[in-house]
Amino acid sequence: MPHRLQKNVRNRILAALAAEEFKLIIDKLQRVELTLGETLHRAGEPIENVFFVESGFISALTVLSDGAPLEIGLIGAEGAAGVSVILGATNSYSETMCQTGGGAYRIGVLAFKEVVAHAPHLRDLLLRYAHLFHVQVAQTAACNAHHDLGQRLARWLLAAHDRSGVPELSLTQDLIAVMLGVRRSTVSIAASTLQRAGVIRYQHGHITILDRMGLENAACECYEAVAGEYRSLFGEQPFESAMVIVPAP
Amino acid sequence: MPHRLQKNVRNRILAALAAEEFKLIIDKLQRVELTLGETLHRAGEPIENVFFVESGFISALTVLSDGAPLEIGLIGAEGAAGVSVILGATNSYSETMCQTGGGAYRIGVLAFKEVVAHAPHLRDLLLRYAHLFHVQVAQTAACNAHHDLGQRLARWLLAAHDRSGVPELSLTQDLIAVMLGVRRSTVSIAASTLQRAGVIRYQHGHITILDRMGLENAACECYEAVAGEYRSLFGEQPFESAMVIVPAP
DNA sequence: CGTGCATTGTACGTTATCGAACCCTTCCTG
DNA sequence: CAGGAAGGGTTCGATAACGTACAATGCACG
Repeated sequence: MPHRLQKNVRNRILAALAAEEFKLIIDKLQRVELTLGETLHRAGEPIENVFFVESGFISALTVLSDGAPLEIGLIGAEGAAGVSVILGATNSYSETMCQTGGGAYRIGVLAFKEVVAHAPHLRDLLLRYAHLFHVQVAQTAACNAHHDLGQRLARWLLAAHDRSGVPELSLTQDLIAVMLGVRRSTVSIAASTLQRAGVIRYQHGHITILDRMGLENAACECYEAVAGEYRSLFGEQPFESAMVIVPAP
Repeated sequence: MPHRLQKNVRNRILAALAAEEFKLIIDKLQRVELTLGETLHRAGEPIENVFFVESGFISALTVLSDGAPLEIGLIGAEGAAGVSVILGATNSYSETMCQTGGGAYRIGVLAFKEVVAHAPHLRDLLLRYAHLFHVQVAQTAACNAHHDLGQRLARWLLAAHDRSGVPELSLTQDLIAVMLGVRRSTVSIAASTLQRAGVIRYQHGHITILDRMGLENAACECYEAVAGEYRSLFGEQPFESAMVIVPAP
């Protein structure tokens, strides 16, 4: 039987806890709103909080020495940002920032470690999630080397759709270009191709996914490879994405 | 005081253990020789053994659906292959294979988990190593997207040098091309540039690092970024690489 | 000691993306 | 409602790597 507050929690890790462990952590969690562009962790600096995502999604970015950021992974309600503290990390190796606006439960690192020490199931889930995130990053490494932007863009949109749960995303091509580490004009070309195919619709910072199946066909295998790993932890519906088909106007 | 057998162990994780924990694991370890090209784990299949590397190095590879393998990380005597089992993984997401010939201590997964459950320091070290490997993979993801082959080749040679400990490596350009996910002819061009600069010498499957500093200058920041993380766990000398300068003939 | 194969060097047309610029459209704001 | 800024489409020469082919070289083995 779940804890009485647990039914309102959308985070998959928190939702999966038994009532006894949920009770241990819920009082330590602080609900926070994440604004667009808000940075949760800075590369090289101490991790002060762990964020269990409730809605929206968070990008983990590596910042190269020329200042160019590049996304290595996405975190949504299936996971948490800052979990590397349970592996013994004290400082963040990456920049994590919210790309969408959204909500999260925040917990200070000390309290987090204290809770985890007494909640073996939570600990197991977090370790397992850390592994899944690692798999996501590894697939991205291969993807960045082998697949062209058309496939990578489709993959990214699918991942973003999964984690946001809504078919319309407020994202500029400029932002997506930064995430994927390419020129905006290159994104524009790839996005135009998808738009002409009727798969997505672009309109001034708003992108609507019209045909999810079409997007899956346009994406490289990397999307499915990672999604399959997530299913192994969270079951058949690891994400919130609905199979919404919006008819073209 | 270390265990009496511990002084012969080159693996950094095993060597760092207190005698009591070392005693728990040493009887379960089987010394094995790794032959060139030997596969330790196959993508998608159960992880049956964990390998604590003693000499040589191991590549972790993602295999894309077109059959093209692509290296995501290197494992040497500073780490172990198969550590993701402590994160709860049962199957390997990557292919791990020995590129050099070398030695390792092998332990079955069940025995490994049993030992880890009773050796908190070992567990902490392994978790920390899993994190370091994650950082390495994340940096590779960014590197694959942003840096040209000249820089990536230099970075790879440095990492291989670190982990092998000897300035001469038995590696064909063909093999390196597979690791880096590019054509062999592209490797040949980049390697020729390094050779003309007097940084390395190539001769029929044998590559000699002549000028380590020169190689570091030719490499992208990604080498140093990862090496710095490793130093945070293992101290100032995380690898066995000597600063050998072999004069040109 | 010579032959054969593995390894490396090189060439060339093709493709994807870079890097930078310019213009048009849409939305926001005063 | 008008002006301006933000976002998006497009162009173009430059570059890195592809994909493929072939020649040259050095080592192993008979």
